[in-house]
Amino acid sequence: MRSYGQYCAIAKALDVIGDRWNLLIVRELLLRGACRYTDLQGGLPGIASNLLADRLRDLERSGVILREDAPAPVASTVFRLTERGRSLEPLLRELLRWGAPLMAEPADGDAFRSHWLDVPVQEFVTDAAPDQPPVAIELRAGDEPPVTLETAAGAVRARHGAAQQPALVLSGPPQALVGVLIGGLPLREARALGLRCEGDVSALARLKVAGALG
Amino acid sequence: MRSYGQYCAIAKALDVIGDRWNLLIVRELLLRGACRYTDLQGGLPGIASNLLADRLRDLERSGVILREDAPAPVASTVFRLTERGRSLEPLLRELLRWGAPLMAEPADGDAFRSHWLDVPVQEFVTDAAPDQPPVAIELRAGDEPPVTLETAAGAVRARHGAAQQPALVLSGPPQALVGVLIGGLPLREARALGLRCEGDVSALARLKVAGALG
DNA sequence: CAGCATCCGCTTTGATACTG
DNA sequence: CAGTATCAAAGCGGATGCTG
Repeated sequence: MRSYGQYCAIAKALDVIGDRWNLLIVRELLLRGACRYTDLQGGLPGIASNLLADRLRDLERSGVILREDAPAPVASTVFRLTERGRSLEPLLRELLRWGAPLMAEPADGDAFRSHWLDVPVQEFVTDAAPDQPPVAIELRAGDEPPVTLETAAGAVRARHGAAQQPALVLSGPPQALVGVLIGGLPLREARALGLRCEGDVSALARLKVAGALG
Repeated sequence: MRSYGQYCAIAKALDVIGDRWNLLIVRELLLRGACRYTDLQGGLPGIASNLLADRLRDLERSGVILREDAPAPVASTVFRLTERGRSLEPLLRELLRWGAPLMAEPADGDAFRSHWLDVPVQEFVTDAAPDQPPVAIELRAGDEPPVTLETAAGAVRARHGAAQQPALVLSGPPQALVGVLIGGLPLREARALGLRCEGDVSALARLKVAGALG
C-alpha cells in the first residue's frame, strides 16, 4: 500500500498493517502460533500465492513477523509474530467485536476454518453454571476438523480435536453453529439451517452468550 | 473492496471498514463531528475526489455514516457517524496506540492537520502537577491553525484556537511539536528540528508523556 | 462554491501455472 | 514446501468538467 502521507498515528499504523490481507495474516499467526507458508495458505482461503509471499516480505520488513528456518528434523521455514506483532492482539479483538454482528447475516459460499472459533468463543461465551461439573461439547462445522468446547472456571475454552466424552455433539454448516454460539440464534432456527445435535441437548444451556451480541 | 469471503468476524469487519481511506474518514468524523464534503477533503489530504464520494456512499450503505441535508441557513449536505460508526472509536484508539511509535520516524513531506492532535494528546499526555494552577500552552504547527493545551483535573485537553493567556507558545514543524508531546523527544533535539518557544519554558514540565511511548 | 462524475495512466490484486 | 512468473481485471490517484 502506498503511504497515506499523513503525519498521524492512525494513518501511520494503516500504512503498515492496512494493506489487504495483512491483518488476516496476523490473525492466523495469533490463533495458531508459528506457521509454515502452506499453513497460512490453508488458513487464508482466497489469498493468491504471490500476494501471500509479498505480504510476508512486507510484514517482515516492518518488524511485525519474522521468518525462521526451522531446525533439522522439520527443515522448513516458519513464520511467527514478533513482540510488536503480538501487540496487535487488542486491535484484532476490537475488530472482532465490531464485526461480530455481521456474522448474523447470511454468508453463503463463505469459507470457514474451525480454528477461527478459538478467540470468538473465549470472547463471547461464558459458562452459565460454573458450579456444575465441567462439560465438553464437540463441534463439527462443515467438513472442518472438530473443535471441543470445555467449560472451565466459569469460562469456555475452545480446543482443537475431538472430545473424549462429549456431552453433546453439534454438527452442521458453520452458520448454524456460530449462530447458536455467538449470534444468539434460537435452536429451532439453527435446526432449520441444518444444525444436528447428538447427546444431551440441555448441555447447551451451559453456554451463555455475552458481549455486544443478542 | 471485494469481500474476503471468509465466515470470520474479523474478515467481515474488514469487508466493511478495511477499504483504503475508510477508517480515516471515520477518524475525521470522530474528531470533528458532522462534516461537509469539503471539510472531509480538507482533513484527508491526498484523497481523490471520486474516491471520497465512493467511500461515503459505501459507508452510508453499510450503516457507518449518514448523510443529512442541513437546515435552511447552511443549505449544505453534512455527513455524520451513526451509533454503529461511533462504536469504531475503541478500534481507532487501538490503531492510534499501535501507530504512535511510528511517529518518531522522520516524516518529511507528510501532510499535517492540527486537529489530528486532539485524541493523541488526551491519550498520552497527563498533567504532571495537578495541584498547581492550570496552565495553557499554545501550539502552532506549521501553517495550521493554533491548538491550545489546557491542564484540567490532572488531564490535558486539546482545544482548537489560540489561548487567551498562554504560559508558553510552541511553534515549529509538526514533527518537532509532536516529538516533544508524544514521542518524548528531548527539548534540545526538538529545537534542532525547528521548535521555537516563547514564554515560560518550564510550563512544559507540566506535560507528562504516558502510554506505550518513551 | 459544494458535491460530485468522467476520463486516463498507473499500480495493485487475483487466478493460475510453473519451479527449485 | 515455498515460493516465482505471467497476465487480465480491478482499484487508485490526479486532473478536469459538470451541475445546482
